[in-house]
Amino acid sequence: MKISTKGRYGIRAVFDLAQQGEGPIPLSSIARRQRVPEAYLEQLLQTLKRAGIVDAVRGAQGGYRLAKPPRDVSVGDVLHALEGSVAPSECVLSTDSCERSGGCAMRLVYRKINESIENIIGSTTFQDVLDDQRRLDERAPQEVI
Amino acid sequence: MKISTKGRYGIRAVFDLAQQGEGPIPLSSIARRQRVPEAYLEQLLQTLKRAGIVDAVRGAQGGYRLAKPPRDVSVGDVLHALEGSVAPSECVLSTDSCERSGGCAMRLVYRKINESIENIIGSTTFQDVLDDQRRLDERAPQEVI
DNA sequence: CAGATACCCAAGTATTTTAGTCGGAATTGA
DNA sequence: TCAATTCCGACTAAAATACTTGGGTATCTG
Repeated sequence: MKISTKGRYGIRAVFDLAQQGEGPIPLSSIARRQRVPEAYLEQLLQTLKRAGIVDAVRGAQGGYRLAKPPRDVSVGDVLHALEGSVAPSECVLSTDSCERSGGCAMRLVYRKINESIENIIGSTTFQDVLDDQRRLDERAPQEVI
Repeated sequence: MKISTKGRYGIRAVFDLAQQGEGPIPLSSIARRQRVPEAYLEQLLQTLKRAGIVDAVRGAQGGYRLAKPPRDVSVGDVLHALEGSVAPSECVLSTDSCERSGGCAMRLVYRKINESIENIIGSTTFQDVLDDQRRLDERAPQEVI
């Protein structure tokens, strides 16, 4: 039931962009700060770009930035772009993944799980995460690396 | 984010035992009804036995049965036994999986997800699933295979 | 315009996890 | 005794995950 590194790295990258603010941020610096393999992160940012979550600026002084304000990007947007569905079972999505999905009580359980996950990740924006982070940093300040 | 076949097969097996009721039910018949590879299911039932969810009766006319009434076995019990934790990220469990887990806002999100999943799977018992199944079967009766 | 800085992209590989198999031992009811 | 059945550990196959590589293309700066 884990979220794969794709999803988690992606969330960290978008969070990083939200935290850095404005100017295009080069991939290399995101990778360094978030401790994620650069070449791998590049793939993920491409995917996020195609999903309209980030914009890229090519050339010197280029980099990535959020395509929308943090308020308008949810954790779910990122997870959906990188992981596809977060449903706990195939049968939640397509009725034909299992012969009896139509009349299957287990499916109801899976649907409830899916619904509540979607609920949380859909309603948590990166502004929320940013705010939480600010509160955490106040309590126990982190040294900047 | 999928539940692996271990978890899903396990749920089906326990559901099957709940549905069949009483007598020890041989592995082979569970596997046949639930369309799960027999040798693989055997492993899972061993695990469920060690977790105190099912009892086994050896020898001829033997088989498996629930160790407790369906009301007292939750979907979460089975998932925990077979999959370990259902947490979306390692950091939800151990503080030392990530240097800054203590002051990480992402972790709060993962914890919320975990909590809501635990909430659902912990409160859904096999009696509930059985009841749901009965209701579904009334609406659209299934032929017995 | 040269050169450096970045993104772009597809294909390949390594690692890990999942899913399933096999063979034989031990137990028990008939 | 024998057939049915669980017990158990080790093995293998397949799939998914987590990267790496290598070359291309745009753009800024001097």
